[in-house]
Amino acid sequence: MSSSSGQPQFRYTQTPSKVLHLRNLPWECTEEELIELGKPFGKIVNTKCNVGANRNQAFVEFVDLNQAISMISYYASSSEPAQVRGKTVYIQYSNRQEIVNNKTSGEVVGNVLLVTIEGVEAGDVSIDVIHLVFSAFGFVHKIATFEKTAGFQALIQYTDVATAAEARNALDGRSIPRYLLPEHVETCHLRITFSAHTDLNIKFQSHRSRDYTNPYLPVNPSAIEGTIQPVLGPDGKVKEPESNVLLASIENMQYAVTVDVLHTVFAAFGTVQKIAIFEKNGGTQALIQYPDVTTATVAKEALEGHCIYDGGYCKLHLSYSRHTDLNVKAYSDKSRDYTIPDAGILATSHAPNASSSLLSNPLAAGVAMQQPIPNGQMPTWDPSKANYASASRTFPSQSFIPTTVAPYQTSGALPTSSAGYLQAPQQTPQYGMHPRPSGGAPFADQPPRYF
DNA sequence: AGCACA
Repeated sequence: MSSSSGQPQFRYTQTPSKVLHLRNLPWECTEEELIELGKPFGKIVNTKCNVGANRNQAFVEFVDLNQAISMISYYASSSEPAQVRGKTVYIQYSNRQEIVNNKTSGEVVGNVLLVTIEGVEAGDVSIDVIHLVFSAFGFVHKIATFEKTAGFQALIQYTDVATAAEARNALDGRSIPRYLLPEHVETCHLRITFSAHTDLNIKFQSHRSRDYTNPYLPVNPSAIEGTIQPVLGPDGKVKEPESNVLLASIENMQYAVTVDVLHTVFAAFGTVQKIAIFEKNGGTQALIQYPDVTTATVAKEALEGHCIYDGGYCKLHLSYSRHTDLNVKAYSDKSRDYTIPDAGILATSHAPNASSSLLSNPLAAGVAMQQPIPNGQMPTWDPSKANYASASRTFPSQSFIPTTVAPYQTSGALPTSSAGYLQAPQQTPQYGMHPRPSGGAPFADQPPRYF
């Protein structure tokens, strides 16, 4: 900002600087190692490690320009190159005059650490392992984990900055011990920065978040399994815990699969609360949130491997998501939050003709439409009265054969016949009024809609 | 192996 010579400096015309730019460092190079390297030439007042795409560059700043010059000139004429742990380090003047945005000059330190766990899936590192590792430095108040584009991340809250800083210094760039990780994880480096948070707001004890200061905090019912160690299957692999949120991968997507289409498909098994569609390594995936695990399980069992459209198009592969509550835009082309009334109104307003759309066309909507309920409420679906024969007619060939539904019908676990697992308790009218599916796609084999 | 996410 203050450098008035704004032009980029070229290789051999660099002006000396107190700041030196180091390249080709070992990946885990620490500040201590940089200080060690520069100490013979003067006093290092600031460093910045793990810079660059490969995180193998760094900057060191001397108190005095002459010290930087002496280091550069020493290695310019030395037969031994500068080394860190046996790796040759290339040193030159930085094109900046001071290191900015590091701890001694303005890095925001805090009692909460942001930890990125590289090279792992969220399920590979349990919150208990994280807790174990970070407890070595002091009492861990709270942990929240989440998945962002950066990868699997955790926020770790300590009592104070000092403890957090100690943990960061000790663990940044290090790995979680192998024996704490599943077999298939090869490496798992921790990247640690200070978070801007000072006090995390943990709503539930779950496999994603913990508040160790409040043992009375409710346990998220949909995450009880995850609060213990990860469940290991017979093959020793981490078994995915059940969830009220399904992850759908859509294979052979010849037709556009919109939020509305997904809603149509998944609402057949219960209230869909939220939907999010996104791209992941070339394919399309979606998250579908139900109010409870049971509904999700029923939908998963019923829909797994089936196609949204006849002819093998848009084949669904379902698994349980690690999410329990999606944070989605209430109304966008890639997401919908049906729990927000405004969004529902919005949605319907986008389809003013919903009542005359494909969905209310008996042919398209299937024969599973029920009689209107006098009080105008959305009827619930009574599995014992459901007409499977007609339902299956709406599922030609391999699409949504509801055979897997039958066991639930007779299951003794059903609380009452009228409040069965498969009811669609869509109490609020606008949620039941779904915009028509996007045109163009064949919708003759649309799943049944029980309202 | 070539300059920092503000």
